[in-house]
Amino acid sequence: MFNSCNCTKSGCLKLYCECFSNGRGCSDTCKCVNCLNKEEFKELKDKVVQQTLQKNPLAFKSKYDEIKEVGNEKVHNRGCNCKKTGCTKNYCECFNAGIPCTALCQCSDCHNGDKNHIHEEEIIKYKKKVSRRRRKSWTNTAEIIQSYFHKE
DNA sequence: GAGTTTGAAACT
DNA sequence: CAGTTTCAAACTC
Repeated sequence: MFNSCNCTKSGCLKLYCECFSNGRGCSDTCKCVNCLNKEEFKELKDKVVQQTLQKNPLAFKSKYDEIKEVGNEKVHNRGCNCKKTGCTKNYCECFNAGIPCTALCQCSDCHNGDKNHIHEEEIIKYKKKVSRRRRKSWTNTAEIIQSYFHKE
C-alpha cells in the first residue's frame, strides 16, 4: 500500500513530499506537478538526497523506529511539536502513527497520553542520537535544482 | 471540490 | 539557537 502525493511546489524533492520522504519515487498514482522525483531525474535526485542526509542523517529512516535502548517501545524518534490540537488529530505525527507522545515531544496540552510510560531519562539519552547535526553552510535545495537545470 | 487549519520541514 | 516562511496534508464545510 503506497501513498501518493499531491505536491505542486516542492518538485517532490523535499521531505514535505511523502513519496520522497519515504525514499520512493513518485508513481502515476501521484497528482504532483513539476515532479522531479522520478527516474529520469535520478542524477538530480541523488544530489538532493545526499544534501538532505547531510542535514539529517535519519531523514529517510523510519520516524517510528523501535528504540531498543528504552525497551523495544515504538517511539517517534524526533517527537512532535503540536501546539493547538492537543495531539488528538492526524496533524500530529505521533497520533497519526498511533504512538503515544514522549519526552522527545515539545507539544503543549498533550492528550496523546502516557509521557511517563517510558522513563524520561532514557528518552533524553536517545534524543542526542536523533538530534540534528549542527548546521554548517548547506546549499539550499532550490539552488541544487537550479544548478541542475543551468549546468554549464 | 474549495477553502481553512495545522505543524513538519525549510529557511533566515 | 529562535523565529519565520513554505509546504502539503488533515481537516472542515
